[in-house]
Amino acid sequence: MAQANASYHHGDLRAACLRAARELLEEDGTAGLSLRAVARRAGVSATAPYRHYADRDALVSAVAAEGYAELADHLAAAHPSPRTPDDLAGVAVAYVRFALERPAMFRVMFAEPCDPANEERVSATAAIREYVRGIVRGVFPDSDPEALSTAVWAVVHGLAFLCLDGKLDVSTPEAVSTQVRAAVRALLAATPVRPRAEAGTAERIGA
Amino acid sequence: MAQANASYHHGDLRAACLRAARELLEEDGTAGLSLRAVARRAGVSATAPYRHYADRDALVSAVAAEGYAELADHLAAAHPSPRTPDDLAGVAVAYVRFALERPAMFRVMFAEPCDPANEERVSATAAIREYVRGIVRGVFPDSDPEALSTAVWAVVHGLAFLCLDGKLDVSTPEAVSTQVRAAVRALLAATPVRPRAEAGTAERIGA
DNA sequence: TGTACATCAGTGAACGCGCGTTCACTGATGTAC
DNA sequence: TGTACATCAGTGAACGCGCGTTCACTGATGTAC
Repeated sequence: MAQANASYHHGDLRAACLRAARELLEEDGTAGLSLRAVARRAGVSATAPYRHYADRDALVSAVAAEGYAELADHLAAAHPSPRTPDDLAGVAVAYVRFALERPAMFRVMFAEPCDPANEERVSATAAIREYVRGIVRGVFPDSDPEALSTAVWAVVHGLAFLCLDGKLDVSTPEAVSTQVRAAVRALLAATPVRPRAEAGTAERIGA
Repeated sequence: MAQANASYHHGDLRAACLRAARELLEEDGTAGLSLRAVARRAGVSATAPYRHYADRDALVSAVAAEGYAELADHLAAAHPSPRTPDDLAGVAVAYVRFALERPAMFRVMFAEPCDPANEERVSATAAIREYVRGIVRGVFPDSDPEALSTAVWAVVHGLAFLCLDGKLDVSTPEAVSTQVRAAVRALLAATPVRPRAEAGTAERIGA
């Protein structure tokens, strides 16, 4: 934002560092994300980033925070207000696609043991959690929204990691979509063997 | 296994390296796992491990493979043959506990972009997948076992990561157990708003 | 039982590397008068 | 409009570090005769 370029020495080194960090992340993975490499890519001396980030961790946290915000946008764009299980499945697909499109970023967001007290991260994940809870309330009005939204987040989150780790076929976007939808559908349709009523009455376990 | 100690120079450096690697992993996280540190801890020169591991990646893969095997044992121990949704929830709790007890190991197993062709890893994850499929077949005889077992694995896997990342209360084993069980139960009991039949006939979405 | 030899697990010096971080500095920008 | 000064973004040399990996080696173990 802002064409503040060419003002000051660099213009907007803070943003340039973030951009460089993200590029490095996708090119070389987490290991490639060093302050020095970021500075190099931003065309600036090795120590310049210290003007804007206290240390390496601060940079990484900033990248992660940006990722959270983008994930939230990405999901909201997938479906403005999901109302049916199929809508929900669509959001699940969007979540998994996000992870597959920015694998290293996604890993930084979720697969790094990181400062859980970082304010940006905490509020960003709270937003995602709230978003999921909103969907769950709409789609499953009779459920315990707290437990179910945790479960739903866990499903899509787990699917994302399984895809990232090559446990599912991710060769085409369609394959991903098909499998994610099938998984969500299977879960919502799952009928355990236990219920004594064989036909008709809607007895359910745990009720 | 085997008291092969004191034979040869070291006895069983291969195993000693693995042990050292796991200790370092839990103490210092993934970043602390270097070949040199492993050698140091095993009380051996920096280059000795090269007799047993081609390079750092080979060591890491060996650690991960060991982790997969232990996870399989851990799950099997939790419940020999789960038959009900509650049994399944118990296995889910075991999976999450495994992750919480060896967080760094779990991350190495699943949160590192790693060689997907490594034979040990491939066969180990296939075993886990098969185990989950077996449970699903028993508990949900009418389901599509492929889609549902993917979904079930995703749920527990996602719950494990959410716990690891501090998104759930993990202060006590009971809290973990309660939340995981609640999530699984909520998912299996989820009734979407859509079905037109308000009472009685067992219409289900997606059928 | 004893000697000669082959094997190979572990050594230790050395390489070049990129890293995070410090420090005193420079020089462009913005501000007060 | 012009000068003097304060600010502060970015510089560049330097530090000490641990890393992965190579190499020629040593010396204990196992084996053939």
